[in-house]
Amino acid sequence: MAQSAQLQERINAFPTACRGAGLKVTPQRVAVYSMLVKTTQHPSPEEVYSEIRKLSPSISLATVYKILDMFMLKGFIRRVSTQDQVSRYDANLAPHDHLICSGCGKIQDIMGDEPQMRQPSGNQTNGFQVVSSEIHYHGFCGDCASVN
Amino acid sequence: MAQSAQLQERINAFPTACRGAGLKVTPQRVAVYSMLVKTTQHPSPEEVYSEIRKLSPSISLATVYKILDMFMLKGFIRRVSTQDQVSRYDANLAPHDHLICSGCGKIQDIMGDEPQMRQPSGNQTNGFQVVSSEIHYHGFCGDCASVN
DNA sequence: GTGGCTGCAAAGCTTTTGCATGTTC
DNA sequence: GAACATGCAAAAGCTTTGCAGCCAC
Repeated sequence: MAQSAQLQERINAFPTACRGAGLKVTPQRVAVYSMLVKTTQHPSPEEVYSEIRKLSPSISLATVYKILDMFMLKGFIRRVSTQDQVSRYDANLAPHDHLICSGCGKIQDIMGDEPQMRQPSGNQTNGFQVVSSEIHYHGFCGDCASVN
Repeated sequence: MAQSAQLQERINAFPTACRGAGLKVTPQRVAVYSMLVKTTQHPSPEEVYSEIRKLSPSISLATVYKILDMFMLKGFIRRVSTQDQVSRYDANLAPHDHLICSGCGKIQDIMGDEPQMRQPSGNQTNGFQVVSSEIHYHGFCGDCASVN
């Protein structure tokens, strides 16, 4: 599938991007980045940690936090807004929208029409300069809809 | 202004709504509800607490948390999604969109066109049933835009 | 009077910080 | 070899919980 080849390409480009940003390339950073690029979920630090621990049991949770912060600072990933108490991260930097399940809390990405085009309507913006936008759809995913 | 009369009406209706939901009406609950209805901000528990403390110094932070949870459960208020580490609450239950300032973190409400009408485009929804939606506009508010 | 609510204090999570050791370049 | 990253442990937030006393109904 073309999609996964594209992801692999981003992973291959990571060491160069990393050094370009003035960061050293370490196994821990490669592991965190690869995991975030590959998943369609929006994992929390704890989830990143336990996933990576399967392969590299010596990694520490504090390191995961430090790496995520650093990646945010360098613009490699971004934080997703959530209503619950944990941070969630996303390596998909293309503008896209979210389906948020009120049942299980899962967040699914969907591509928007032309999200760059959206502007707030009316004159209530008070000089606000829009840089980007995303739609949050709340509801129930396939699994949870069948239960409710 | 018609707007503030409408808010006052919601505050006046609160004791009845409260009892209707099987809750006792206490000064603390009235204070929390009034504060949330009146503000156009989206205060965190800590902010609710310190605001109410000015008038009723004996209220405790744990009580504020319990009241906010109970109000959520009863559908009087809702939690707003944020990227930072604190919960924020909103008593404005009408569908509306948000302007989120990347500079100062402030979240401003704006009314959408006809938000009920929005549906995710394409066929990537995988059986997801949309209940509601809101647009998050990211950018810089009037104050922060002039600095940047 | 009773059940539910409040306030206090303690505990539980998530996240951050400091520092010695280890790794990348 | 120097600068930076990691891992550990401790600390710092934010939030939840348990329980005795108090208040609304």
